[in-house]
Amino acid sequence: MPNSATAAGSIETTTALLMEELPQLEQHQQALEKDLAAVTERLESVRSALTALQALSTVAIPAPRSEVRADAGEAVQPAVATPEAEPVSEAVPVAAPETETETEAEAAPETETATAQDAPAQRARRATAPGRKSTAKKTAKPAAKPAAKPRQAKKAGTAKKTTAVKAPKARKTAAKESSPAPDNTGGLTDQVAAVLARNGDTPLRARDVAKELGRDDTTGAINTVRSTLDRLVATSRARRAGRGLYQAAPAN
DNA sequence: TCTTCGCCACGTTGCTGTTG
DNA sequence: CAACAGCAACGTGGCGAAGA
Repeated sequence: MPNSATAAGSIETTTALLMEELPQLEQHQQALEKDLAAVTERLESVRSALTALQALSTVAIPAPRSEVRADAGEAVQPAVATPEAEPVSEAVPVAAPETETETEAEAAPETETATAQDAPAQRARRATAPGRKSTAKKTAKPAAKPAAKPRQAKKAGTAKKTTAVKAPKARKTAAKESSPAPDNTGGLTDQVAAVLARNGDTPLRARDVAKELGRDDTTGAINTVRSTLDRLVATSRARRAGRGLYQAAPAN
């Protein structure tokens, strides 16, 4: 059949073209994501600098003249220096894996430093977590619990649990094994993978990934990201760097 | 019809603060 | 100082929806 031969040829050509285009697209995507991250960080630092400046100006007013000069001069400097330290033009260089890590690390020295420290001290972080204990102790607790009931009804569906317990599992494993290099759906999975890739060797928690994706800080959203991370791990697109820590899979 | 994805809920674990 | 209680985060299992 000449037709099938022609078809096979065109498929090959198209495949080659697409494969050629793929890395470029991936690079472009990463570049855009880096841009977004850089702009976001920049925005944050500008905001905080503005806040600091505004606070300073309010404080400086009642102060005596001679002191005002000294205070303003000294105090303003660091605040102004913050935005200057990371000019946009530098923060936005496209597709520079090394620069990118540095940029991120510098751009968020106060807020997200914990992310970088997560790997060695994931627990210390919890301890550092803002308003975790004494403040929000007995305040916020309920909310998610009540919704558990309808779920229980489902689970209480008895036979389902016992019988279906193994079926889905087997199905999942089979699926994973049968399709070693699956999904290129530009959905959450890819976004999560991109976040991991952006952070290179820095292990991230599901919460951090969710944050980077601009998702809600809710348990549900985080669990979703976690599930996605688990899938990435299962498909070798990511790896665990510890309990609750995920890292981009080493390029093999 | 099957596979994948996203989401939800439950149980477990680890840490911190409080009390005896 | 040790035990207890509370809270947040993590891990896992399961379900429904959507796409191939």
